[in-house]
Amino acid sequence: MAPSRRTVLSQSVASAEPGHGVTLADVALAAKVSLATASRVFSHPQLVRETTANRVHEAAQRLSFRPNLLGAKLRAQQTRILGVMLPTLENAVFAECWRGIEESAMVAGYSLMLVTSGYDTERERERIEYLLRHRVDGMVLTVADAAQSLVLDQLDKESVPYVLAYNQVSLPGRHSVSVDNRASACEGVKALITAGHQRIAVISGAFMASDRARQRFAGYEDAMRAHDLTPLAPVCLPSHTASNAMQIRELMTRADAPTAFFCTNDLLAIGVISDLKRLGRRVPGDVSVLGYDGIALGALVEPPLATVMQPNAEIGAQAVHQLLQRLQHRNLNHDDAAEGAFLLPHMLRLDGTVSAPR
Amino acid sequence: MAPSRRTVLSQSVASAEPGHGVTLADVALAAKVSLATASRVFSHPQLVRETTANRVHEAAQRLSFRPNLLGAKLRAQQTRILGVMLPTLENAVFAECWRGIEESAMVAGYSLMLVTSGYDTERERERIEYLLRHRVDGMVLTVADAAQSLVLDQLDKESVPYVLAYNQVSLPGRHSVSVDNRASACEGVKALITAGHQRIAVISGAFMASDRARQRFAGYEDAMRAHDLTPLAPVCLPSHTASNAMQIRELMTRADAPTAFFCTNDLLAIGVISDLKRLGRRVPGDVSVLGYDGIALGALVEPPLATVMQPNAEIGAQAVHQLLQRLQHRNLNHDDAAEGAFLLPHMLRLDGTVSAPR
DNA sequence: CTGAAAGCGCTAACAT
DNA sequence: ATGTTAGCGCTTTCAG
Repeated sequence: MAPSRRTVLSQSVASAEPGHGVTLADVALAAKVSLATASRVFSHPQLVRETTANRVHEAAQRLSFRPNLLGAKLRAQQTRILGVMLPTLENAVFAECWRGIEESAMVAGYSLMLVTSGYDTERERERIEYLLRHRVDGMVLTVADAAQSLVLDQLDKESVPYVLAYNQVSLPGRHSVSVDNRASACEGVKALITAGHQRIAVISGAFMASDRARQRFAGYEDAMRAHDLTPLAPVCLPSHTASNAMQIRELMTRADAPTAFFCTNDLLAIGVISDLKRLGRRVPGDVSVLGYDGIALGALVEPPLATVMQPNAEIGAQAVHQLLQRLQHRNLNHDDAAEGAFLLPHMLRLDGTVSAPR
Repeated sequence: MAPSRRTVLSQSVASAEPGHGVTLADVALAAKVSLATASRVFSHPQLVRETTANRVHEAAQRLSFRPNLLGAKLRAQQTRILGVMLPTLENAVFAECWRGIEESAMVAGYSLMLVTSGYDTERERERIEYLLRHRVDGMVLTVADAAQSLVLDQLDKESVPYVLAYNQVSLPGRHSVSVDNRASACEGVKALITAGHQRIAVISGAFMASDRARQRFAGYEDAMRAHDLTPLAPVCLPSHTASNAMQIRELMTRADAPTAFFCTNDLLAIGVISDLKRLGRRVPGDVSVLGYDGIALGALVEPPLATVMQPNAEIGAQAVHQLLQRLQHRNLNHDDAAEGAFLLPHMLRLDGTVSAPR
């Protein structure tokens, strides 16, 4: 049998491959303290005399000690890893949200594991399982439809703490951070009506795959009805491909063509604007377009995209915050019957692609 | 002292909190095999008789056993975790790249840990340290400037395998996956020249913070010189904020105003197009704009953004692939003196915002 | 305030 | 083919 690697190390390495392979035991040896004391210096500094602590720190420095988080995580009952599942990062909404998540988690000393589901429920299952195997302490996620999500049912059953981002739930057991999708959409559409529009069409993504899209549509209906206008059926576009132009064209060539579009997300809105331009319509001269999300890019284009703005980074940050709070309470065996849906304020940006109808 | 949790578990839990807390030892006990055999069923199935394996699988199923990857990772010398550091996800280039990274890593059975540096070298250091503490087996990253990057020096010193994405290196020791920044930029600018442009300005982001921006500028110079045209000094915009409009305006009001702009990334290009529109210039009627990156959004706007397209997802996928290969070789003690820069083909998209000068 | 020792869940020799 | 055993690096009682 080979001699103890430990011994070999403490004799020879010291400065060869810094950090790699140097364990707390090496540090303890070098500082002439026990492993326990060395550990305490990092985890509970107040429990150790300052001079001793200094010796340990010095030795750690000298050996380029880098704690192996895996060891700590395995030992502790909690990993201090949070799982994050987002539909995609290619929609800037979620990329902005990630920024908030990452920042909050880092300052709180939590690690992150990110997966994307691509709006695919089968992949959602796989990815959640993956996160669970890593023993994440909790999760921040956005699912297609929070009301009937198999993964949420599973997480509930296994009592894995999680907080939804963007999904807005009403059930008492589930927690979410979002804007008020319905009310904000209603407000946006009301602004269109106030500007003089009466025939307003809704363009949505895969309608049945997104609870938010439906909630926003409901907000549209609210606004229309509040003004005694007849809501139109939503136009659902599976993706932002060329084929969309046809549906838009069909709509625009009707005698009662809409004078304004409400798109349930900004990417869709940008696509619709392009489609309209290709049909020779000017935005907002001939037709107004209102988006939803408030991605940074919307302010970059000309004219700026009118939209219902969500505080994306803050949604992420707040979701982490709430999750961490739940983890705390859980540890204290507090029954956290806290309120379900945490609502953040939205804002309207109405210049740019919205004006009075011709 | 409480009785062994193990014993308690195997007597009572079984179906309470599935997965959570059920260990391989529980499964082994239930299947009446040793811990080692149970382990082998999952890691080296060919080493165990089929009937035994079935018993174990059955028990695992019944107890809702979920392997704790932390245990495995700690034990193995490799964690099968890859670290990923990208500047930001809010530029779709990197979000698209992440898709490629995630897919490749998942099929290879590797876990990921993502951090963003925000183009900030100090944060780069922190985040790398964070990844290192998690004992990632290797890294895929994009740094501000590969030629003088402290983190790369550190990774080299600690011999942590990594592959750069987007950064294009020439040094023998460093590996990268990218397009040929200089050649592709040259090609794009040549297309502008072929279209009839002679006064072509370059708009760049923080020039000194991005080696790619400089390489692309060099490509511009190559193209200009090849046609006996005088390259102009680059216009560096620190960010895509409103203040940019002023610099563009200054440029456009000169007698020898450029007839075309080459922007070193698509986001910048979209901002510049908006600035030009606000100045009353039409794109591409009055002035042409060529971007660089090929983000999906560029094809969505009208007119479509002319650009030098990189295969973003494939850059990510290929970077993971290369990294995994290096990890293999390393394990076999192969000296991997493989070539440094792996170049992927680029493409030009020239319709839309580029046309002949007036 | 510090040390000794027992694991966290899993895998890999080494022996049957 | 299967069992026994010794850890991976760390934290944390429990004793001094």
